[in-house]
Amino acid sequence: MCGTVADDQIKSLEAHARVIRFSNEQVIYRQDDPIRSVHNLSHGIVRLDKLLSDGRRQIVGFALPGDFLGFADGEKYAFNATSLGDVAICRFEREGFFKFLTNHPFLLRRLHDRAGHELKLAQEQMTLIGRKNARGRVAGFLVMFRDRWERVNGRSATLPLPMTRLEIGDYIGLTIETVSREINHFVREKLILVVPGGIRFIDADRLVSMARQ
Amino acid sequence: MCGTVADDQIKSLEAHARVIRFSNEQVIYRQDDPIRSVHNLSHGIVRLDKLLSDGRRQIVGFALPGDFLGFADGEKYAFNATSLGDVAICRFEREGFFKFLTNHPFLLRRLHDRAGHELKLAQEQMTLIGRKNARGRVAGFLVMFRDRWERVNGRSATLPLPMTRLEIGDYIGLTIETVSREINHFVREKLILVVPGGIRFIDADRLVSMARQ
DNA sequence: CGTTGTATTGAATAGTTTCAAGGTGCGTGG
DNA sequence: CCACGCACCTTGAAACTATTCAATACAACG
Repeated sequence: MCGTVADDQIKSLEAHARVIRFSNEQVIYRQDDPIRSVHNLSHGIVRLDKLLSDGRRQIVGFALPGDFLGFADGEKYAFNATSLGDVAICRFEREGFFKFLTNHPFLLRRLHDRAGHELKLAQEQMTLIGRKNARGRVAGFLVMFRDRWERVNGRSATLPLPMTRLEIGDYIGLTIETVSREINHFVREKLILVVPGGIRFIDADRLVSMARQ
Repeated sequence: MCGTVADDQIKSLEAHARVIRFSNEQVIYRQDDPIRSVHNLSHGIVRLDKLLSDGRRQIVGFALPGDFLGFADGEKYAFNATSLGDVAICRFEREGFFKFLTNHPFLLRRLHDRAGHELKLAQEQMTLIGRKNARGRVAGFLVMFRDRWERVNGRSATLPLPMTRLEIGDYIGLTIETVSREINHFVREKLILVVPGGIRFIDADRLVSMARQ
C-alpha cells in the first residue's frame, strides 16, 4: 500500500489514499469512533489498546509496517490506535476502498490473508498470556517481537524495543516490576544484553526454549 | 452457508459443499494439517485449541453455528478443531471456494466481516485473560458465552455449558479448581444456579459488574 | 451397584503483585 | 556546563492470589 504494491491498476486506488504522519504518542483513532477509513501502516509502530473502566489497560497489539489497522466487525473501532514514535499511515476512504476491492479480487485475497495473520497473532498471544508464567511470557514476547521485526526490517545486531516496560507488561498481562525482573534475570543469565532503546540477543536458542515455559 | 444463504446464485456454490457430521470429541482437523477446505459450522459447538509441547493446552475459541473455522494466514491450520457433542459442518473445497468468492463480492464482504468478528472476540479474550483476576475471568466468560449463545439460539431460561470445567479453565487461563471455586462462589452469592448441563442466571446485572473486575 | 470421568473442597505452597524506596538517563533552563 | 526535574527502570520485602496436591463427592452409564 502507498508504494508497496507495484500493480498498475492499483494506481487508481492510490488516488483514494492519503498519507498521514504522526509524531510520538498521537491518537490515530479511538475505541468507539465510527469507522470511516481503512488504514495501512507504512512507517513506524502503532500501539493498539483497550482501556477498562477502572483505568487498567490491555494492549492488544503492536502494528508494524504493512499491517492494516482496525479490522472490525461493526461500525466502531474496538480499540485505540496510538503512534509510538514517528509514524506514517496510508488512509483510504472506507466505502471507496471496499468498492475498489470488489473489482480487484487479488487485493481482496491479500486483505483476507492479512486478517488471518492478525488472527493467528491474537491466538498466539492468548496462549502466551493464558498458559505461561512470567518468565515464559517475557521470553515469548521478545522472541515473537524479534521475528516480526526482522520480517519487516531484516536481521540486525540489536532489536529495538520502542515500547516501555509498562507497555510490555500491559501487552503480556504482567506488572512493570515483573517485566523488569524477568528481563534482568535474562541479562544475569547472559541470554540478552540491554542496550539503549533495545536489547541484543546473546543466546537466542536458550531464550526460545525459555519461551516454551 | 448450507441453507443459511437464500441467494439463487449461491446454489452453484452449494455444489462444491459437503455436509459432514461428527459426534462427541471427534477431530475435524489438526494443528499443522494442510488447509484444503473451508469450513462453516452449521450445527453444534466446536472447540479450537493449541497444544504446548509439555501437554498444557490453550483453548482459543468455541465456535458456534454460523462461524467459519480456521481462518489462517498460511498453508497450515494454527490449531485443532474438535467437536463438542453432535456437530454438522459445511465443507468447501478451498480453491473452488475462493474462486467463487472472486465472482461474488457480497459473500467476500461477509467473510471479511466474519474475520473481523473473530478478531474482536480474540482481543476481548486477551483483555479477559490479561487484565482480570479469577473472579472477573469466570464472570466474563459466562456473560460472553451467554451473549454469543443467545445471538444464535435466542434467549432461554438456562444457558447450556457444553464444555467441562477443565475446558473453561483452558480457555480463560485458570485451573479447573479455581474455575470450580469461582462458579460456586457465584452460586453461594445467588448470582447463578448450577443445573445439569448448564447454569441459570439469577442476577445477570451483578455478574456483568463482577466481569469488570 | 460399581466404575469412570468430572466436580468440589481444603490446606499448603509457589509465584506475582503491591508497596516502597532508590537509581538512571535525558532534556531544559539557569 | 551543571543542576534540576521528570519519566522510566530496578530492586527488595510483604501481602495476596491462584496453583498444587490430596481427598472426597457426584453423576452418568454399563
